[in-house]
Amino acid sequence: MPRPRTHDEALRVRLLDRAGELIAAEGATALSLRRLAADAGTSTTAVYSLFGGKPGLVRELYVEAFHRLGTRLRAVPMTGRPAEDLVLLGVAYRESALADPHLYGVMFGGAIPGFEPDDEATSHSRAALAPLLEVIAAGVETGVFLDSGGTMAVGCWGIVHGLVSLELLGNLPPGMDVAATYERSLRANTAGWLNRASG
Amino acid sequence: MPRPRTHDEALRVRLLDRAGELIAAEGATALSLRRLAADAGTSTTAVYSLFGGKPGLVRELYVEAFHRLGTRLRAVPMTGRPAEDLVLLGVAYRESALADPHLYGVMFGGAIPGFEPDDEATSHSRAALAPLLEVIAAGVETGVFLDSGGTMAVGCWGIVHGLVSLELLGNLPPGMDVAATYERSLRANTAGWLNRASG
DNA sequence: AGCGTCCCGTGACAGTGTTATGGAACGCTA
DNA sequence: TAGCGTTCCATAACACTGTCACGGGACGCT
Repeated sequence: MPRPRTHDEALRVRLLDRAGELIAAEGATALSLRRLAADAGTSTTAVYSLFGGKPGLVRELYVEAFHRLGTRLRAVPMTGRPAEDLVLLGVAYRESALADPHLYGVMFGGAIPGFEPDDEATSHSRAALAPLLEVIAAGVETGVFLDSGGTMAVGCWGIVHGLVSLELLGNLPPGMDVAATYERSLRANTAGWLNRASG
Repeated sequence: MPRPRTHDEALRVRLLDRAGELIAAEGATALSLRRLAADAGTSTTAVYSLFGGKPGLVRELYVEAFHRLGTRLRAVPMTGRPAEDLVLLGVAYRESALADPHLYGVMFGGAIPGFEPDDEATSHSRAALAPLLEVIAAGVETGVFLDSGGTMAVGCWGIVHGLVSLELLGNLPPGMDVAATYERSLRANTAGWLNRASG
């Protein structure tokens, strides 16, 4: 009779927590299975039993990171004015990325070479962006925005993701007021989607 | 008497060419010094003599990639209408990235773990984006755009880079018309920077 | 011709992810 | 309770990586 799988849940969360700490503190390259296992008081094969390998471990961090992002975005208080809410969501998106820059690299930067998110993992990523879609849908509904077939969501996600990526990778000129520039850019982009026939 | 350094220039370009081929064909993780040296008919120490190590080699690819990007952007025929030219530059930017996706990862994605561009290398990156700054400056000059202190350039670079990054990393929903969505988003973003008091 | 320097091939070291082997702990059945 | 079957994970090896000490041979200059 096959004995049911009773994975050591405590060890599992200990590995995940420590992996997150290592990435947060020293970046994705500092996450080595040997070091991780030693810190967690186990050996590398435990990672293979619990996660199937390093990519499997990273996958858990990936969905966890998107879960946190989604929570932060859903926690943003909405004003009911779509153009304003869109900017608020963008600011919260940046703050979420800055709160854990290396995790953002895991989500979007391809920071871990062997890791590619599967379809089930990417569905988590899109779920985290649901508040963005809702605000846009509300704006289109009330005639504030002009959109066609989800184009606007991609454009808004693009500018938010682009500016955050440039900032995190140090590509923005030093000394600039990133927060102000960021918000100003978001407002301009939002303005471009306004329906100027109404209002 | 110290003999002048006579680096093997042929070997140097052979290594760089092959490194570019490897990255283009199989991604940044496929670029190993041993394989590169074997393909070029030399040994790994040659890379250390010529480039100082793997990061030094990647640095050359980095500036080369930005050189190509700059060349493509400068080759875009300008119409003289800033709002239109801005979109044209954005489209050329995307085409340049799609022409060699893995090189784009070297430029912005942090695809090679040990590599961080130094100040001199990042100056090359900003030089490649000069056409963008020129178009914006021309638009501000003629009163078409409303900008303050380079904010608009960052915003435009952000959306372009963000959409290209999302596309290259497979984060956009499958089956969508990326080219059309991309151009539509660029037009909307540009519209947000227009000076509505004039014109 | 000879000297001094530099280029780079050989080989080693420490690190990585991965996996075959095997022992020990555990759940279930008899 | 004894024993079986399975699962978990510790040990150790393999192939691979970037890096560097060593040293031979080629080269430019006097």
